[in-house]
Amino acid sequence: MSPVTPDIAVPDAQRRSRGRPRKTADERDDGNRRQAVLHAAARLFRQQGFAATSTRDIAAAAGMRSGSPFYHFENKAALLGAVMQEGMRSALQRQANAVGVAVESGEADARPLSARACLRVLVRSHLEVLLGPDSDFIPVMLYEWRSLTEVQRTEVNRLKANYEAAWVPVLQALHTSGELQGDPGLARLMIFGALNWSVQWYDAARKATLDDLTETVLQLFLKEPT
Amino acid sequence: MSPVTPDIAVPDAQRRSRGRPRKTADERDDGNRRQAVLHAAARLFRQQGFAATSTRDIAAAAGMRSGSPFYHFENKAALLGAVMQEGMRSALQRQANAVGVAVESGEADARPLSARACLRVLVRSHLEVLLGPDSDFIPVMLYEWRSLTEVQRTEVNRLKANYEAAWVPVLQALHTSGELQGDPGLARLMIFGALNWSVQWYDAARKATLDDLTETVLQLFLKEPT
DNA sequence: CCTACCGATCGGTAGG
DNA sequence: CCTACCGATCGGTAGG
Repeated sequence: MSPVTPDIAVPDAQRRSRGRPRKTADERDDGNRRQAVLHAAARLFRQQGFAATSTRDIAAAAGMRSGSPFYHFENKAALLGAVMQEGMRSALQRQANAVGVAVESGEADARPLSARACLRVLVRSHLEVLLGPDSDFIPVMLYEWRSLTEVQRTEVNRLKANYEAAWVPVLQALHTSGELQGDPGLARLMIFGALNWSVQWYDAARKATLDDLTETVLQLFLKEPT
Repeated sequence: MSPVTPDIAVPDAQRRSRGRPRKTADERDDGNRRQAVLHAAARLFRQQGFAATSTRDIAAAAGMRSGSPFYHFENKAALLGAVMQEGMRSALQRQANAVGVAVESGEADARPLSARACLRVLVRSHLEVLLGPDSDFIPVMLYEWRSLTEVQRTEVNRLKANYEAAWVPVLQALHTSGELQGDPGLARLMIFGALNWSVQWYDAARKATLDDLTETVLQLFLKEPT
């Protein structure tokens, strides 16, 4: 141990001039420093995992010194919880929005959405959450679950249950019509698995678009209506 | 730092008598201490993740002192690589065995296995690898991939390619017959996703058996032959 | 939000 | 495979 060595990580952006750097207007006014920490944490947790990411990594990525994240979050665990809650909040909003838009356009020609069309909307929205822009939060939730405390799991589980609840009647209807074979509860888990796994192999620079993936998923899982 | 504090983790099994414990015949003769380290590492890496597991945790779980794992493995990263390689070796063996047995019984009544029956065998074997006894190794490979070095990834990828190769002609045949809709390459990724995700939710104490899951998977993904 | 720092823990090693 | 230890890093904090 070397008791005289101070922290030395100094972000480049803060070294352009000597002394305490001026903050730009963009950085100064509101509480968006907290957002910067949150987004940096989400990105690093996704790339390296929770345990392999130090709070110093996060501070540096947000352009701060090592102790500063603790001004915004009580501890590292709370930061992970905040990433997951923000991820679920945003996913729920995107889902509600997608379903809402689809229902409206359905009402326009006085024809209710088919269960198949509903599933298409849910799948497409889920793929955006997983693979679209700003998509670090939910993958962290999916793959760092074990790093949560029991209390945090309970909180996030409430949001997760909300998210999954939208799928249940759709899958039930498809099962009733014969378009979805097998127990709908297991089917939901399998479909989520197929989709969630895409974060391990999907490359945005690849040829397949999210629309391509959506259609493939429907082809794979659904039978012809009888 | 307290330079006088020695490592204090002392496994219970070594405290039954005073002084250096006698090893039982079971422990003494062969190199199964290496196996003990490997299995302890697999279990802990699966439960807690690679970065969150200390080599001291592993040593204690194997009934050793903190420095002893490094007698068997060069460093922590090599231990992770060994877990994954052992996992793939064992998975390949189980797959080859399952396919071999199925083909033999098919030849007995001079009828070649249908592609559907082939897929059933592959799915069932994969579920055993993921959820059966001694199933810590492959989940570690699936969910700790990012902790590998580039060199290690190349090695494990060779085994993984072998494993996946067995699926390709089967899925191709099912696609040709119309039983599997959508691009077979994407279908393979989706099926693996659906299966691999089961390690996140499957509870052996639950009602569903691996046979149940296998049938559900076939129902979900396959159409009637035309 | 930074400075300066602490106690704990970690991966790893020399020598037996 | 154990003993005894090292240097580095980590999460977190007091005080400003």
